[in-house]
Amino acid sequence: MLKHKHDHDACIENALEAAQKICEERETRFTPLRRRVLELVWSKHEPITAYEVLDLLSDGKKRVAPPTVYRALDFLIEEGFVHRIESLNSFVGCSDPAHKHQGHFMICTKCSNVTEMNERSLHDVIKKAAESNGYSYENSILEIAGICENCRN
Amino acid sequence: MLKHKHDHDACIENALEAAQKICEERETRFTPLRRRVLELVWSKHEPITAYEVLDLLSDGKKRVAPPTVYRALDFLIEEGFVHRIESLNSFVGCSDPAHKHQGHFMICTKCSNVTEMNERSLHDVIKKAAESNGYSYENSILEIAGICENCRN
DNA sequence: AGTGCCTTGATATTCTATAACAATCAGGGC
DNA sequence: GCCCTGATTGTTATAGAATATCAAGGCACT
Ligand SMILES: [Zn+2]
Ligand SMILES: [Zn+2]
Ligand SMILES: [Zn+2]
Ligand SMILES: [Zn+2]
Repeated sequence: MLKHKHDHDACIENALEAAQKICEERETRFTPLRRRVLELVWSKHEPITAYEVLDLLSDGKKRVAPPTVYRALDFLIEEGFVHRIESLNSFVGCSDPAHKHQGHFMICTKCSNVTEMNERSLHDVIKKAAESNGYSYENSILEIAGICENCRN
Repeated sequence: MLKHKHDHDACIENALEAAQKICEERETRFTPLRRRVLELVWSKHEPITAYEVLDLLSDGKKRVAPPTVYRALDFLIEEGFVHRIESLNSFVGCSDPAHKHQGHFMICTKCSNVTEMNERSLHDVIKKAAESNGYSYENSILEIAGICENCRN
């Protein structure tokens, strides 16, 4: 999971292939633009802002406009390939795109690395807390700030 | 806790007095501007944006500038009188300013009412989850979207 | 009065996101 | 092929949220 411990090119490739396959199943359109934006989101392997994506997308002559990026991101989020990190106004690739879900994250305040937690038990606790306070549960964002194992050593 | 069930003027008054007292204890300055901004945040009793505060603050002739509002909000957040709701770019008065803490919220998607949960157990579960994933815990934001009891009836 | 520090004012700018409308592209029926 | 339709992308403009920077004012201490 940690950046220096994996082959990141393969990591990106996997994410793209998974997305491709899921879109075929759902009959949604994984267009070149959407594919490219997903690739750029994964390329950083840290939360990336929409405008960073925009800059990367605009190499050379033609500069793309914000709606182009935001629309692609909207699609990717809708399909569950990307999550938005509210506290950073940033986006990050989902580690488990096959199952639609709301992501819960830990964010390292030193290295900005983000880890997605897909823990059923935590999800259940949050849902229960809402219900015990009289709310029906729709979804939740959880973003924990802390320092990752690497950075503490 | 629900809007229609309490005397909201008293609610505001309590918040202002509590803040005043806490600032005296801490020897921080609860200036007229900061007091007024806190009053405006409470006045809505729903998340309020910085620019809404700005508009309310600018009654009549002189229009205040954004930094005036943001600086006051920064102070109020720092002191723990106000929380920021990340998913709404909004601010809300804290229900328990005496004890500094990170707020955990439920947000009604129908009426926009927000309820602050100060549940030790939930906080502990979140902290544990972070630690079991190798992160030290600094703080966390939890914002649950759902429908409140009122709106379901 | 003079100094230093905190607070507020004022101007400009940056960063984030969306509205509105035009152009293009893909697929289905003819 | 050609038209129709809906989805996608391009383009321009604008809205919304937050900060950088420097000037002015207020307060406490000497
Ligand atoms: Zn995910
Ligand atoms: Zn780290
Ligand atoms: Zn609180
Ligand atoms: Zn409600």
